[in-house]
Amino acid sequence: VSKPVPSQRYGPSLRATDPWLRGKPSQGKQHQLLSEDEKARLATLASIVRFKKNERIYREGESAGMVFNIISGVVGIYKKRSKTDRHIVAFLSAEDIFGLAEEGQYVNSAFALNSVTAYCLPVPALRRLLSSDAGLDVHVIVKLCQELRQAQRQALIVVQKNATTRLAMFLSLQEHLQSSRNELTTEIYLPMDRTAIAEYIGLSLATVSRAFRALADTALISHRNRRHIKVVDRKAFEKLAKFSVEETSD
Amino acid sequence: VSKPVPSQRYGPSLRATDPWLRGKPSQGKQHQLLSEDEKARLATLASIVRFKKNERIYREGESAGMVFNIISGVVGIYKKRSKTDRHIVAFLSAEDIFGLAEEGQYVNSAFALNSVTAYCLPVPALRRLLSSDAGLDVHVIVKLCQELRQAQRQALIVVQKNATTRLAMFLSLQEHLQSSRNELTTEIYLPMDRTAIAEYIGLSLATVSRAFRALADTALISHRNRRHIKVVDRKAFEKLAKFSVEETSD
DNA sequence: CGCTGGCTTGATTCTATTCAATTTTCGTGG
DNA sequence: CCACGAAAATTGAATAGAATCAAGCCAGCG
Repeated sequence: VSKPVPSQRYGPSLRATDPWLRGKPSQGKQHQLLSEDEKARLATLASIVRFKKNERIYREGESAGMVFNIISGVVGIYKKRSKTDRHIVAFLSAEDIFGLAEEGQYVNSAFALNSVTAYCLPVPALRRLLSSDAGLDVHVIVKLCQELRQAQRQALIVVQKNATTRLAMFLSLQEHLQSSRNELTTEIYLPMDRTAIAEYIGLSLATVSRAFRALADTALISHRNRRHIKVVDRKAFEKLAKFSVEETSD
Repeated sequence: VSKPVPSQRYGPSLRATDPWLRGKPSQGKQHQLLSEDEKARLATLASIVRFKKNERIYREGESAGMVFNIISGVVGIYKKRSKTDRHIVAFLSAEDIFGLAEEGQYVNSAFALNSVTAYCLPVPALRRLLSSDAGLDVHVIVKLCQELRQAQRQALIVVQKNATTRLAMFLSLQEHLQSSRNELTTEIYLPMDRTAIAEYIGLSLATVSRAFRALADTALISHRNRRHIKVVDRKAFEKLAKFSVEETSD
């Protein structure tokens, strides 16, 4: 099984679905936002950095000098609540950006879930480039819209009261992301462990485990592996994992 | 008591704190992002619309032709989960923007929590303007960063397991927003009712009520009114409502 | 002054958490 | 290639806390 791989890339890269439907429907697929020229210009600012599994990339409160653009691997953005308790705010992967700041400091911490390679762009230079290039920033806007939406989706998951629903929504989200990246969706691949899932959807590890069991027991999903999930009963799964419901009349 | 009011405004307006600290620390205060010139240019595209309390502004799935920029009032962005159950994703007020879309359709619904006045900008014209004006879009980016952060903060609240903590964090968030708008913060003003709070922080109405009681009983807050809260025990309140904790060592 | 809708409160039920004991998986070195 | 150990995940039993449902209360308003 050969895993689909990002297209040829010669510099920083952003992919997103167009929020304002320019031409024909994009079927939820993402497309490259940056032209070769734009990539090239960004590339002059960028250096490449690598992080190994579980390595911290930056820490909340640190001076935010860099913005990152992922080439490969998965990054977790998190917030610490207490010594033992943290909440994962987002999982990001290839062609996502992270490292945004508030008042010059990172607002979250970031760590690598597995081996990560990324472009690393110094903020001042980036800022200069952005304000001098009209086309470029629209693309960045579009990308940010995407991530904004993502954050709202997480909140939607996490607000669910039923654990099994939460997990189903999470799985559905992963599947959706996979498909928008043009990867195979016969199976859902989970790049993170159960603990990370728990920290993301806001349940205890034990409950996540039980929720997986519940989904399997009711034959909505099957797993050949802890990280490879297959949706068996698509209909029931979708019903459970649905992010919203068509508003009827009023 | 005269309520602070947005500065003179002759057109669409965006306020935010600078995410990349250009000059001196801004103390969390927001500033106007748009120049008079930019406002003027946007104004040529904009028309003004009004909505009354509880009026729906748009519905999820509708074709997204307009972006809105609030002049006054409070708007709730929500997602319906079932006939009876909805989740409020965000509360937005003056100088916020909303109406962003995915593939040409609104992803959420929007309603007015009270009387709302807003600029209404047709997407195609806005889009044209954005891609031809280098400075303008940086500002929009900055504003979107802000809202992205906001969404993540909501997720942080909603993931909390303790009801009282959730409410305290919500109150703290409101207070913070108020102060960043340069309004008085001797009291926290809640522009929404308990039901809306419940729908935002993901608790039942009853639990929200009990959480208010718990905060009052332990003398962390007092309320002269259901919508006017005062923090009494600042220290304990902050401790409970803290959004994150300084990471110690590793 | 009474009505109405928003809010509070109580009693019960249900579900996730916690803590602990196993089991499974995976990476490492023999 | 197998065996071992450590880490991750599952499972069970007991507990705690929020949801639910229903009854009453209060504030604001005609």
